[in-house]
Amino acid sequence: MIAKKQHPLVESFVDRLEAGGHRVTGARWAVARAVARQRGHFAADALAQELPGVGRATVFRNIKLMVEMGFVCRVLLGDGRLRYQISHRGHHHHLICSDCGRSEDLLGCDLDSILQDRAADHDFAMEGHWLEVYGRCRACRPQEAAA
Amino acid sequence: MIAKKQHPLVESFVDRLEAGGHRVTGARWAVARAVARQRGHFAADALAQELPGVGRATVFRNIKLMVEMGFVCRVLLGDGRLRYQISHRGHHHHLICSDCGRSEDLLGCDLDSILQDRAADHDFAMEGHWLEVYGRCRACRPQEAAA
DNA sequence: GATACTCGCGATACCAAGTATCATTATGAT
DNA sequence: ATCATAATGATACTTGGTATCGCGAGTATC
Ligand SMILES: [Mn+2]
Ligand SMILES: [Mn+2]
Ligand SMILES: [Zn+2]
Ligand SMILES: [Zn+2]
Repeated sequence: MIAKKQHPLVESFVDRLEAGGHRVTGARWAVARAVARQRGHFAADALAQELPGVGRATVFRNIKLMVEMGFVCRVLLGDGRLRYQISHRGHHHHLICSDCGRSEDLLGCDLDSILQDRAADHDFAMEGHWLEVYGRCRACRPQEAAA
Repeated sequence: MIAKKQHPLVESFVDRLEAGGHRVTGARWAVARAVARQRGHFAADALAQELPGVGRATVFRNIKLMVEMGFVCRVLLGDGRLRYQISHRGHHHHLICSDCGRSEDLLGCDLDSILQDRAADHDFAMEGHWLEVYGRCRACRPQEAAA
């Protein structure tokens, strides 16, 4: 534990590692710090390139771990590619701009009961869902003419 | 046009090819027939293996074409893998069983206005959305005890 | 039916994202 | 300090898909 002041994400991750009986390794500090400094979504390979001292497989392994722990979430882009992003823990969705590609969190999903019902009509017991919303963010929209 | 009676999907696809100025090739008949005989979702590579006479790239190209034309849709599995499936044309979603892996169409999506509103709260102009619902189908559920 | 124009094909190589293997090393417990 | 082993990093492999390009099969015109 190189105690220096760290980004909260890094500290929480390390806490969770310790709590879960995982080892707190140099590679894990490095990956967590690299994730913490990302703005918006990122590809695992790109992150690996930012960390020449850490093996590629290790980067993938630890991103996966951070996803499982809820620190990072997956973002499905409109073209089918998958990205990672720092997660607001808990269930949420993404507003993904088809223009600039940025993804914004859509917190407070209230679809569960609606979907639960639709699924029940098909005699299907819903356990979860995955939703991404595509469109254009404010910045990428031509000035809206006053109505 | 080797006019023999064909599966409706194959005939519609050929019609759309002609209407769109695309050539009706042997490979396209073969891919369309192979798609038509799939039950549930399938991987593009698996389809290619069923068609030893057709090049792999051609199988991918034509599945893509069928997706663009709306004859085939993509299904995102719970583990992140992507599959293809014959599509009920038009916007719809999938009920995917985490147990047997089968996917059932959930027609008549009425989420648009709800999502439109949520997105608007974030100053985001929604243009589309992607939703998959996970759970357990009837067959994969332990007998429900009478309440 | 023959001609010509060109789209689409298949072979191949390539790419992107991720996983399996395994000898070596660093971590954390004692 | 010692030790057991979880984790790493190098490497190879897998899966899913795309770029290239010479060649052959579709289609339109005659
Ligand atoms: Mn998120
Ligand atoms: Mn479908
Ligand atoms: Zn934007
Ligand atoms: Zn099932």
